[in-house]
Amino acid sequence: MKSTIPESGMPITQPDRQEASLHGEILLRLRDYVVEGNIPEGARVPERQLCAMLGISRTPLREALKVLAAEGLIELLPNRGARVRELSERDLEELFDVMAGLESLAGRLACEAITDEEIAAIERLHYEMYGHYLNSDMHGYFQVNQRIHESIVAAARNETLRAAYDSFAGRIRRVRYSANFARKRQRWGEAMREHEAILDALRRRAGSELSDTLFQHLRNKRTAAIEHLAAARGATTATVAGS
Amino acid sequence: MKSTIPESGMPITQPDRQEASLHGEILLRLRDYVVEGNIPEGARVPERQLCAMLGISRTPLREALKVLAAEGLIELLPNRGARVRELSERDLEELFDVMAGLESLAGRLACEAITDEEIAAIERLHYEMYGHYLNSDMHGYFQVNQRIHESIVAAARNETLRAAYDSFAGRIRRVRYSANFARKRQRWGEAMREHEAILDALRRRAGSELSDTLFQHLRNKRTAAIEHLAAARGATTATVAGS
DNA sequence: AAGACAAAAAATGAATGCAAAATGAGTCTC
DNA sequence: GAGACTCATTTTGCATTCATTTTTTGTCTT
Repeated sequence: MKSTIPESGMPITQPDRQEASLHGEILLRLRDYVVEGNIPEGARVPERQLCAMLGISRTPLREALKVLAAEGLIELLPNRGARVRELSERDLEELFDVMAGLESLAGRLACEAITDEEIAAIERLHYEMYGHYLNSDMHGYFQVNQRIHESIVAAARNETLRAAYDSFAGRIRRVRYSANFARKRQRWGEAMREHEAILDALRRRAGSELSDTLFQHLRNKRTAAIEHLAAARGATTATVAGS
Repeated sequence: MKSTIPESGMPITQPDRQEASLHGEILLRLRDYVVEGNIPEGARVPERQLCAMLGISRTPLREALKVLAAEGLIELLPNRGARVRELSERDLEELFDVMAGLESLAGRLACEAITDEEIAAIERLHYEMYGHYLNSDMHGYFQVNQRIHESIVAAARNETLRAAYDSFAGRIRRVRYSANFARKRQRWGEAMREHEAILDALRRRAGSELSDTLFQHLRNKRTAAIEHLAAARGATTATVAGS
């Protein structure tokens, strides 16, 4: 049994992370594999090839593919196999808006339950992020920024919300990998100010206000991201067309 | 190699949702079957029995079960089969809050794109609902109420949001079937007033305000629903315990 | 008689097999 | 020479089969 698993493309990460069953393990690995952008957009992914790569039979793989399709990461064309779902500009706009709505909700709920310690932790993250901003450390800034938003979602004390948030985040993350969201200096400064407003509303536990501020903040992010991505795609398209 | 990209613009994914394939058909039927509450909470659902009922083999059924599990309708215990997911009081609170967040978002987005005709249609629904309210027609009221909220979600012009909304609505609907949400007269009147406020904000395209009003409206709904359900469950538990 | 152990029965998880549809190549026609 | 048609190959969808795990049942011991 164990010896039937050959050296596949991806190493067996952990015996049981949470899903002891094979299809669960496959699901986690495949999801990561797709989210990390290892398969080009719209590319056809033959089942056999994935089976060989993962060292399993088609049954659990197909089960995992069905789930990923339900999650919106891939799409299954009848009798034509699985493709990585292409995200149009409109899809991205929609996804960003939903994410904004979820975070806006998270902020509102967080105000009802967040502790002073949690707020203090977020404040520390905020100052850490400010340091990265001053140093023009985009990567560090981005990471801490992510942690702040995750902290807010965590403070909402709503596992259902967190799961949905993670799911949508995964759908966007795949794009983030391809197009690195280099941010304009000006927008960066605005973002910092917005973060201060967020922190302020959070301190006062002003749920409605925080909800609003968070939504606007993410809306601005959306605009910047979409613009950047459109430019990147335009360039890519031009290159392809020119070749 | 040259034309490996057939229709990269937009594959044929809309026309046939998933009814063509067997597993898609099974998925739709099973989802309805579970959502409508045909299987008691926490009940074990033998695969064989379902296969016999649906007249198929286990393979497509298991694929559908995996998807339903991912949607949160059922849970799959390793080596112990599928069970209809039991929703704790906390789960319901979380679900209601997420629904409130999504509708709140829908209202905000709707203000950006809704047409006068759509608003007029919602106003008509509102007055129709008011009639049901005056006639104490709970069922009619409930249905029209649902249509109003769906109209707002539709007006948001965000398919991703709509899909998420439908998914979460399905998870709650199963409970709605078991426990009929008889509403207290007083709360009913409050709900009508809230609806008027919603309509008012919508007319003025006041996004932030509508977002806030919708959230509060659904929060109040949540409280009423949870209380009612807790009472119903308490009664059921008592009956079971007494028998 | 009650509890524990063991074997049989059933159910689940995964692999394999088979039919139908799609893809691709080769040939034929115009 | 280009396009269309036909047939072989590949791939997908589903059913069936095989191997574990769980559950049940029956017996034995205390």
